[in-house]
Amino acid sequence: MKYWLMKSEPSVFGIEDLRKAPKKRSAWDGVRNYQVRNMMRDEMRIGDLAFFYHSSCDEPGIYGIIRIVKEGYPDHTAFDPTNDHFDAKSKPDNPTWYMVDVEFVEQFKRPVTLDRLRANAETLNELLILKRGNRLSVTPIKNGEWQRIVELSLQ
DNA sequence: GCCAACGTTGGC
DNA sequence: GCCAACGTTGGC
Repeated sequence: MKYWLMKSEPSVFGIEDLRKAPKKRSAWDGVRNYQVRNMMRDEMRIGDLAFFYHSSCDEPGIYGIIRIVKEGYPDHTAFDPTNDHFDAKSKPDNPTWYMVDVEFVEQFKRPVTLDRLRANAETLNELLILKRGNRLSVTPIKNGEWQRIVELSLQ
């Protein structure tokens, strides 16, 4: 099983939205970046866990845990001209973009904010989210980093 | 295939 | 709103 970190702007879709969704599940749609597409299409597996990271908000950070419940399949929002994420080059018979389905697992009582992540940089030195200029909305998380961040969420 | 221009992301 | 960083686009 692998661990991931998945970013979203809470003003668009936050962990509260997932918790309130039917069956606490949702498609993770709208990804339009090839590296992230490849991870979602080729590497994410059912049962993988991911941190839910809130970006572009008052307190950026990790707010909880979600689980992959459906592996990569074509992102149909790319086919819909009325959708914000419409992309004419993606065709149903040869889709460019893929998504996965995720399920709410838990919301941290105490979020692990970006400040706290940085304050623990010695133990989280590989964390891609801390690296300047990182723009990937999905990044892999190492086992040790996962355990450490879960500990931080309990402190 | 190069690379400048442009667009987007995301913290501040 | 600013700006650094980086992905994408498109002319050549």
